[in-house]
Amino acid sequence: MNGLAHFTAEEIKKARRYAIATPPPDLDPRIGALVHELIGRVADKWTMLVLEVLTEHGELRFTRLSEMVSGVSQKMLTQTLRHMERDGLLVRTVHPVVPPKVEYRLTGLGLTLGAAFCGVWVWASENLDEVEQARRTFDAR
Amino acid sequence: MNGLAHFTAEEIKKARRYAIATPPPDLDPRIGALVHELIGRVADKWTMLVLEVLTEHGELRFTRLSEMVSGVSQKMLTQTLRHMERDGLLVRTVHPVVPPKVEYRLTGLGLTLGAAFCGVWVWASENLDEVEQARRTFDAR
DNA sequence: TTCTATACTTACCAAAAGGAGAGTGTTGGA
DNA sequence: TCCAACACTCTCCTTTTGGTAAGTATAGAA
Repeated sequence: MNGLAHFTAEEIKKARRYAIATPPPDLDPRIGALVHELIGRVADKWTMLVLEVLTEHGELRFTRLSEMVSGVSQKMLTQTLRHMERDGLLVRTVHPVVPPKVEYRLTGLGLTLGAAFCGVWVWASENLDEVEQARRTFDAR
Repeated sequence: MNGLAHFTAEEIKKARRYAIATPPPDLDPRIGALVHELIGRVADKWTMLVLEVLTEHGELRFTRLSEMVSGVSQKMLTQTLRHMERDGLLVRTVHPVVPPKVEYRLTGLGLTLGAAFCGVWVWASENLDEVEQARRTFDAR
């Protein structure tokens, strides 16, 4: 009745260390599509990095953020922050002073998303060697 | 000493429901870079969908996969499968018959990655409404 | 002999992503 | 008077992404 029947108990046990819940049954395919769109929007490179530094440092200004998110261009940082604000992941506070001062901090929603990505981050750091080994094997034909 | 000091206990408690571990301290920045590259490689649209259908259905042939991963082109499916094979996420079995028969199934590594993405999937399905509400509010200026 | 099934591969092309660098507005300080 | 500071915004351009459609190989069926 469950889709995991073709895996060994050992494999499933190991997988459970990463799982925080069983996959939702996802009755309505439209929900699936929306969820998938949302994941695509939210799972991109810069969003993940911004999530990470804001979780670590709380509230940051634009220039400070651009220093901490290594390699990001002004254009991409602005774009990413606007999307995240629109999705309710962070709040943008403008202080009407000269020179301008704008602060960004995560909302509760942003914080929980960061936590959800944590599992993927942990997986990646734990399995880095295994992936690299697989690549070497593959590349050697 | 921990970066979560600027959030309320309530927010952190909610976040913990998604977290399966605290973020790794990530001493070496090179590790961080590698992990990030790996996440970027692995977190893309088609990889996530292939992971999902293979977790659900076990072993599948190319044509069957292309039917189940809705919207994927032959080109992208081939490309995604090759990358996943190279990274050790799945095994590709070629049966030397005519017409050709090729089967794909996840490795243990692939299964654990699917589990790790589970948290993000759950977050997305649980918070879909809240994100859509935030967007409406934002778009209304 | 021609058709079908399967799993691709290749060529071509349009669209989207994303980087570099210059420009903007405001005010207090040298 | 001119410059610095900050948070962008805009334009131009290159790179990447991804879709469509056609081609390939092979053996058995019609």
